[in-house]
Amino acid sequence: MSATTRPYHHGNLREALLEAGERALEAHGAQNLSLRELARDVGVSHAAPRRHFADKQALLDALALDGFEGLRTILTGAIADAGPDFDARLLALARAYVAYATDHPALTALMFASKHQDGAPPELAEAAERAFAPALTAVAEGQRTGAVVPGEPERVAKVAFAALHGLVALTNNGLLDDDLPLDAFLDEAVERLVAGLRPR
Amino acid sequence: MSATTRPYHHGNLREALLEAGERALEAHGAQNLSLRELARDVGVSHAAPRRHFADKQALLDALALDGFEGLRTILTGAIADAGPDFDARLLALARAYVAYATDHPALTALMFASKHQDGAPPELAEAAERAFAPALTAVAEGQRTGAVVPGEPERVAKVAFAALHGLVALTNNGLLDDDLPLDAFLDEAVERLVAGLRPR
DNA sequence: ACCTGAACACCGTTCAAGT
DNA sequence: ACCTGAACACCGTTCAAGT
Repeated sequence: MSATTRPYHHGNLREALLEAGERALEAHGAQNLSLRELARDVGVSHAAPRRHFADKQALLDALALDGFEGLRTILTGAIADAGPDFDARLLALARAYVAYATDHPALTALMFASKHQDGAPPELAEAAERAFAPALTAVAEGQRTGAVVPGEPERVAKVAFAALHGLVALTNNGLLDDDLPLDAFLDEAVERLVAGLRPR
Repeated sequence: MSATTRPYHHGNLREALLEAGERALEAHGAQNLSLRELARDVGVSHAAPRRHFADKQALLDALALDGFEGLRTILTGAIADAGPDFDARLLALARAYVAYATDHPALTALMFASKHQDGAPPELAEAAERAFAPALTAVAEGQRTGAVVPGEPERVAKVAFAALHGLVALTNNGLLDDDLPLDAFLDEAVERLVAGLRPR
């Protein structure tokens, strides 16, 4: 871009498209994301993306995959920073997930949307599983110390995650913040969640 | 279509479009719903829908509105048929919601997505509120009899609904049924939900 | 190997015009 | 009042061709 050369592209078109895609995703939603627009943003012809993404869905899949990897990093960090107390660890995970999901609402929706449909690449499901491994581990820990009801850890973790994800879904769609400050609400919800997981 | 008359349309184009829209929605998703396709299905020119729906979003909003009214009918019926026992009433509501949402996955996603967009008509939010009134009432009941933690009923109901909605969201996106039979899973989840709501 | 340019079939939306 | 037909600007996708 500096001197005279001006090659086909400034380096890695694939990465540039993904970056522009993430911006466009949060800006106008997955519905209105246009490959041609991304190509323009990045300065290539509208047919150039084809080299790197077979079609629009392939680009969306790649974005979702990156999303799961980002989430994994966040969750892993959160659990590492949390102390040994079980409730604190669970709260840290929950907070981290909510923070990630509310920071990237459109990406989160994409990650959990029809991506799972017909021809979704298996890497997506694998990345999702890796992302949630910390949560699974936490539940299993909790079960060993008796802080969590017994049962298949995967199942228990999924129930807990579903509750959290529902909160995030409603928040990101504007159904909660009318009358609720999210932070306080989250604390209450997670408290309730932990209460629901406790043996009785 | 029968004799010679062949008027502009067979009656109510608006209703016909909504019906075709609901089918198309569940068939190929809101993303790929095409106004022109609906017009073809119904047998009018591609510009005819404009009389009844200002644009595509207006049709989607109308579909979502119908969805909330359908949900309201279902929930009202479920609570009416349930006995006096609180847990049974809550379970009935939860079951009814899950049944509705898994029967109409794309419509459910639409109902909780486009809802809050910039120019969403206020009728949508009102219809949503009416739909969930039975749940709000049930929580308030539970609080009077001491079966549910105290606190603003709206807030408590929203936490509970969020949990359920998360379950539905994961189910409808194929993230649960790999390894879990939904019915048994739902029972466990609702049990946990009720446990979370109980004072301790 | 990577990108361009033209082309095709499809959209949503608009608007004059028909009945 | 309700619908048609042509038109416009935009897509996603394909493919020969350039470097």
